[in-house]
Amino acid sequence: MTSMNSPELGTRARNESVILEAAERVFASHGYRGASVQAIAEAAGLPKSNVLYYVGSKRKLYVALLERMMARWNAMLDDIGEDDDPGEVLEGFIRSKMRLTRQHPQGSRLFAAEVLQGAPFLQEYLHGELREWVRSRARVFERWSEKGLMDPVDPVWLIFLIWSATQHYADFEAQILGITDQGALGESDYRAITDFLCHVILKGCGVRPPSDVDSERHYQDIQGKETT
Amino acid sequence: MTSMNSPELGTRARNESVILEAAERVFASHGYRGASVQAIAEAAGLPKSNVLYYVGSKRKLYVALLERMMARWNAMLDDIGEDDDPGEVLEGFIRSKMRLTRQHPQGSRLFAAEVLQGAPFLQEYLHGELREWVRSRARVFERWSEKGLMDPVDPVWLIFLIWSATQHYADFEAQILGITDQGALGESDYRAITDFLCHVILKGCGVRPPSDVDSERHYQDIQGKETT
DNA sequence: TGTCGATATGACCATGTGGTCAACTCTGTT
DNA sequence: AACAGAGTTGACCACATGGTCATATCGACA
Repeated sequence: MTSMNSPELGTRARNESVILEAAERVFASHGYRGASVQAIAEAAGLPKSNVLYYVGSKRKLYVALLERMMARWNAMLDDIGEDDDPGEVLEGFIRSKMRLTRQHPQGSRLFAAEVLQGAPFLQEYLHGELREWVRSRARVFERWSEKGLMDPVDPVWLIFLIWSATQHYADFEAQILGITDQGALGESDYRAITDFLCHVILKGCGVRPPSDVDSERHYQDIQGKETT
Repeated sequence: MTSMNSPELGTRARNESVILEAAERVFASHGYRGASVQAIAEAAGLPKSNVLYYVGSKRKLYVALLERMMARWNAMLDDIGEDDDPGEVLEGFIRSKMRLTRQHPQGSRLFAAEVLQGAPFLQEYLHGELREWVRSRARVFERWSEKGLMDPVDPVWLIFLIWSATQHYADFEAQILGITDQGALGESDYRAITDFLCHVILKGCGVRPPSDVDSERHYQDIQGKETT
């Protein structure tokens, strides 16, 4: 009865992985309705029947992808307290989010497409886990404002600002490449963008940057960049 | 030969308008592939044949919508020079973009969906008009930096930051409503968000806010009720 | 009344859709 | 060699898709 499950799990895991990657690309660019199982199968280099054999149905495949992306997202969210340094926390958040967007641009676009169509599959997540996460952050930001550690800006809008700014570079890559006339955004672009965002957002809400030597270097990176 | 063309142009204009509005909603939430003519027809309250009679084909309808959105966008873009006040220009840009997003959320989402799938219909626009617009702005921003009127931030990233931050409130409305637990974003929300963005972005790149009487009046006009 | 062009729409078509199924191969175990 | 179960796949189904077309209705004008 094949008590050794590595071989068949091997094939299964391998094929599922191929399918997930392909599906992420197709769903990301065409949304749920616009993506066809046939297109996903072709992107994965497998017959349609084989894809359905592994994933069961288009819907299950889509949900699996969303869950994988939410898991990545949750793994990124570390906890903070009001005694932490605002500059470190904000900069850490920006850099984490930017790294996530950089490492999983397709997943990021998938998420964007899902929300664009009204988040039919993510209502629960948005109204549950994510809402609580945002609210707890917001409370800490408010305490910082009261302590005079940052300007009295609305913490929820601040979180959305960081969100949108970082998300943008994955979702609107076509626009950015078209306008900057590049073929792709390189590692140095991402570094420069990240430093830029840290500079503007921290300064913009009156947060003192993490005062180590690093931040000085970061700022000079911004001016030094010529990669556009 | 019905030299009076108002009556039949009347019906045509009226129906085309209904169809465009319906199509904008459907395309915005499902993308080009995911939208079906049938769904558009139902949203418009017309038989499918009638829709095709007016718009010719799904593709023509989609292109017409993109062009309408680009026209709105272009109408917003006023010209600037290096002698203008940075604060006024930046704040004006943020407020214009925010107003556009507010007034045409569906069009904004349509644009987002198009860019998400790699901008297949907008390549030309992105590489042409829009690129030139961004570059000319960037040059002015750079002169301002040299004059010490603002921090030496990369002007292109700054434009994208404003873009993303304003676009976000239309494109990700579902997410925002889910997290803030509201039914819809009201006029006061938009005012608060706009003021917040002006504050953070101008301060963030070291631009002195417009401080003359005019902009003070402007500020009160827009704010009207409560500051963030 | 009859004519004419714009408007309206159901019937229809070729193709694409998600999904099922039976038949097949492959691989490890007895 | 025989078996079992995972993996594989083409044929197939009911239905949706974008688009065409013939036909029917409408409103203005003669």
